[in-house]
Amino acid sequence: MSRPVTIKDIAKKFKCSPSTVSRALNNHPVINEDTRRNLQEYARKVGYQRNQVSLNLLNKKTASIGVVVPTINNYYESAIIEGIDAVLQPLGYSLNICVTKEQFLLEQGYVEKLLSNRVEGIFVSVSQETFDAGHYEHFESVYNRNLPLIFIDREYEGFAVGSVTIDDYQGAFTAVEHLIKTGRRRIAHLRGPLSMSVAEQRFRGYTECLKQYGFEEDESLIIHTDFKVESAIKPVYQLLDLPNKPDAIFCVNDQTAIGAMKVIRDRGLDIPGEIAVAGFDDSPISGYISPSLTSVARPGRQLGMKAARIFLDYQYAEKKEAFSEHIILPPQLVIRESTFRE
Amino acid sequence: MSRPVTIKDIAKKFKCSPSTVSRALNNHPVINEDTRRNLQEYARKVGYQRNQVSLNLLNKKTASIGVVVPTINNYYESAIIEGIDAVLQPLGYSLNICVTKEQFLLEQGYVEKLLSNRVEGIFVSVSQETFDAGHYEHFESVYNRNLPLIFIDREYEGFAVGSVTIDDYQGAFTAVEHLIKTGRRRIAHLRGPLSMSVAEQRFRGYTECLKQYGFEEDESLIIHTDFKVESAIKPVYQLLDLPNKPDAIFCVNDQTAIGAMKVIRDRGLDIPGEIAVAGFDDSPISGYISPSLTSVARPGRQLGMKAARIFLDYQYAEKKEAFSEHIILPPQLVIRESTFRE
DNA sequence: AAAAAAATTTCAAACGTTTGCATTTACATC
DNA sequence: GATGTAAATGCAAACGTTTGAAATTTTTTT
Repeated sequence: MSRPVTIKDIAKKFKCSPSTVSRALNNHPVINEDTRRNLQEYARKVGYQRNQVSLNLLNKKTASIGVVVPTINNYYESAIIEGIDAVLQPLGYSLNICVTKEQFLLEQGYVEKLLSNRVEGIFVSVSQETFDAGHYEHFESVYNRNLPLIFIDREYEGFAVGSVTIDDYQGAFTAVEHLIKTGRRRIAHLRGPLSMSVAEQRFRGYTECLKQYGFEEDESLIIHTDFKVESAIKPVYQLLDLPNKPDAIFCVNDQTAIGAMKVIRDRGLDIPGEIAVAGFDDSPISGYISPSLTSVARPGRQLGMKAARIFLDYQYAEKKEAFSEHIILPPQLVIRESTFRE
Repeated sequence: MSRPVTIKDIAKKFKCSPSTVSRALNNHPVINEDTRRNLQEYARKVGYQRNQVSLNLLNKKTASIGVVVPTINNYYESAIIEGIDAVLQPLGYSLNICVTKEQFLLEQGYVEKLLSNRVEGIFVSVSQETFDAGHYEHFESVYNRNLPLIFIDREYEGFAVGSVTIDDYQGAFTAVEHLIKTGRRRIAHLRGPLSMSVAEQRFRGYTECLKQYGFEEDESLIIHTDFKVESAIKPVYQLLDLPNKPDAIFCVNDQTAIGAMKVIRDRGLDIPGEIAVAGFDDSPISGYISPSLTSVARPGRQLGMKAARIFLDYQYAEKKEAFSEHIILPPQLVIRESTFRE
């Protein structure tokens, strides 16, 4: 019903060939001035819309790129996408966003689908399941096609053209260093599940920093949590019950930091006076809670933009053999009230 | 370089016709068992990927839909998108997301582009500029094509197939009613710019509720802000300096509520004891600040899902003449500490 | 061995557009 | 009037796949 007008339709109407219509609409100089004007006018009148699908087939180009991410409804992830978009939309690319919900099978399916749709590049933040299982075979066909494949957020050394990640290790190190430099001596850590690389790297940043500054390792100060507020509650109560309780807590993310702060306040202890708290993510929350939370900011938007630029570099490069660019962005420590000390 | 393998390539290799290859790969029953197996095996070996672009042209279907939104990096907006995605991805649709940054020209361009790409439907949350100027002409061609056009978040009565919006008026009314029922008598309002329909509706909800409960209208209790934390600071100081100061503040969103709470605390007043505060949006922040903030939750994900279902209803309906479905979702008041009273 | 039936494969057109090359038309020159 | 030149238009192929109808091959029946 109400099939879009085609060039052929217009040609028939004007008793001329599709070639003429095509050239007229594209302002090809060889077309007679009158013909051109008439055809353009008529095309506008009947609401002609060039069929990009046919052009995609003809030119073997789609100007669309795939973005495969675990979730989209999250400040950091959506900042990444906005960054990619900010660079690529102005150049005419459209984004085909695929949400994997951390599921391997969905991820695999989306990659196939994107290939089938002949996207010109794929950005991927691999799902947790993929990372756990180490199954990266579904990216092989991407690589074999010589299609730009850029890992974002979570790196994979295998065969990507590029990757942009954030140095969680460095971020954690800096945060803990800040705590040390402001005089804390017993620094605890709310550690995320080590199966997740972010948690693992932040944990390493914590231990390495302590080591470099000559602190004893103290197992009792390392607490297992996941990334949720609630998972921090009980363990932090126990932490505060220690005979030799900590004077600072570095948390794997802002959520657990908030959980910790609740407990600390509940025990009547002062933040940052008696215990300092630092988080990770610099989520929108952290500036607004009271006391405001010192946190490590991950530059998601910047990450997305960098990733997009790697894509462009590759896409418009002369020789495409061993191109590969790996960028590690430094996170930024944002110091707020929760660790403040004169 | 490394051009994808086509059906023709395979046909040449096997000295048969493309038809046979196509049928073999699609398990068409008419194909000889051996031929089928051989071809499928070979196709897998050389990594054949069906070219969906050519199929899109052939079938005049793209299984892709456009989503035009002002921004994506925001809890509510991205929840909407996730909702759409949750319903449509499992059915094989892909989302073509266009970020307008509230700009009319970008929005217009994206709509053209989506039409050109022959998407099968368009979801749009119109940009502020479009709303202000009332320029909806760029949607006419969508409508004329009989293409499902669904307005989300911000309605337009003109010609959409459907719309899903949230009843901001009702949300505001409920929030103010809650304040009244918990005994507040002088309820102030931090009002957003009336040019924005959400602000306008929330303001109406506020005034109507007061009227229905027989309260006098008091201009001095209505404060102009935009949606930012800072914009609330100064006006709230003035508000608290009133001889007859308010015992509750209903804020146009959570950000301004947070600004208000900062000032109230700074003045040494107790929340909710002396002044109650309610916000709008139920952003992730609101549960974590202290005291936690009573707020009106907008069911973004649900909105997206409903919108997607309207699209499906229309797309697979028999007769498509005067189809049109307008849903208004009720927001949900989430009561927390900031308005609590025994 | 011929004819009929069944099984398998091929042909050709279609989707909408662009573009190099060929053809037609219009006009000027001798 | 014939010829040459320039301007405008048309032809046909291409992109990759599917599919009804036709053609071919194989198998069965007489």
